[in-house]
Amino acid sequence: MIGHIDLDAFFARCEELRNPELEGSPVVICVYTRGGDSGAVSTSNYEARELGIQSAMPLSQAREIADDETVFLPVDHEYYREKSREVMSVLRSQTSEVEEYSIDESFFRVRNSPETKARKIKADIEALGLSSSIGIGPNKFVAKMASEHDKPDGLKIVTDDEKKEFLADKPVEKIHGVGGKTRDKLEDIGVEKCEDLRQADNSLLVEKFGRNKAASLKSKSIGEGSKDLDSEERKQMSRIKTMNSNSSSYRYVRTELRKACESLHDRLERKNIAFSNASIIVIDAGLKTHTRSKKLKTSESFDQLFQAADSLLADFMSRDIEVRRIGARVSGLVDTERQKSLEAF
DNA sequence: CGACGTGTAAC
DNA sequence: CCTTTTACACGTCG
Repeated sequence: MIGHIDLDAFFARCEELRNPELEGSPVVICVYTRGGDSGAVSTSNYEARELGIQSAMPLSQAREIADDETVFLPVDHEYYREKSREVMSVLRSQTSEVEEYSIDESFFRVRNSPETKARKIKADIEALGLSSSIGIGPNKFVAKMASEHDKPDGLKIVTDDEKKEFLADKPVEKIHGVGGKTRDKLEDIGVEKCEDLRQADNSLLVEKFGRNKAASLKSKSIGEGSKDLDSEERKQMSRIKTMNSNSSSYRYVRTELRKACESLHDRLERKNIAFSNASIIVIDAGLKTHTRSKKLKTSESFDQLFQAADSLLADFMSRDIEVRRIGARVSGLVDTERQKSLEAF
C-alpha cells in the first residue's frame, strides 16, 4: 500500500515551536508585499482557521476578520525547510521508499502492518514537536484523500475493498486536481459528490472536459490511482516579484526583471543547473498572467538568462500594459555536474 | 510534430 | 482586496 503524510498547519506550527507563547492564539503566516501594504495568507493555524482565516486569502481580508489575539508573522522559508529536513529524515529512517511531494507532504510505500507503521511515524514526528496526519490506501490518490479525512492529528487506513464507499459521499472538490472551475462545471451537470461523478454520463463528461480529463475524473471517482513513487527531478524553476508599484515603463520593469533573474540565477548556480528555455512571467494590474518564452542553446550564465528575458520583455512591453508583478522562469534543466561526468565518460 | 501561450490546480 | 512556485493539459500555429 501507499502512505501519505501531511504536516498539520506546518508553517504556523514551526513558529509556535520557536516561540511557545504563540500557542493557543490564532497565528497567520503571511507573504508581505509592498512594504506590508499588500499580501496574502500563506498558512494559518487551526485557531485562526476557526476565525475563517484561510490560505491564499488577501491579507486585507484576514485583518478584517482577525481578533485582537491574532498574531501575524512573515514567512521564514529557510527555517521551515530546516524543520522539513528533520521530518523527512525521520520518515526515511522508517521507510526507504519515499517521494517528497512538497515541503510538508510525502508519499511512502507501506509493505506490511500499516497501522503500526503509521503510529510509529506519527510518534517520531511528534517527538520533534510537530503534528501530522497520515492516510494509507491502495494508491497515492486514495492515500491523500485518507490523510485529508481526519486531520489534524489523523490516521486513516482505507483498503482496496473500502475505497469506493470511502469516496462516495466526498464532495468532488476534495479530489486532487479538482479546483473551483472544475467543481462549477461539474455542478452544472448535477455532479457534487464522488458518487455522482461515478454515475455521471460519460459522453456528457467528455463534452464538458474533453476525453482525457473526463477519463481521469471517472477513474478518480472510484479510487483508481498510481502506486509509483515519482522521481523528484525538477523540470523548471522560476522567480517572480510583486513590484512596489505598478508600472508601464519598460525601463522600470526591466530593472525589476533583472533582480528576479539575479535571484533565479543564484539558485541555478547553487544547484549547478543549466537551462535551455527562458521565459518571462508578467502579471498585469488586472491580475491577468502573460508568459513569453524562447528556446535557447543550453546556457548557464546570468547574461544569457537576462539577455533572453530582457528581449522577451522589450517585445512584450511594446504594447501599453500596466505591470503589477514580473518574473523569470527557466526550463529544459540540465544538471551540469552530471553532464560533466557524462562527458568525461 | 515542436514551440509557444493560456488556463487550471496544488502547495 | 489578490503571494509564490511548480506541473501539466490543451489549443494554436507554422
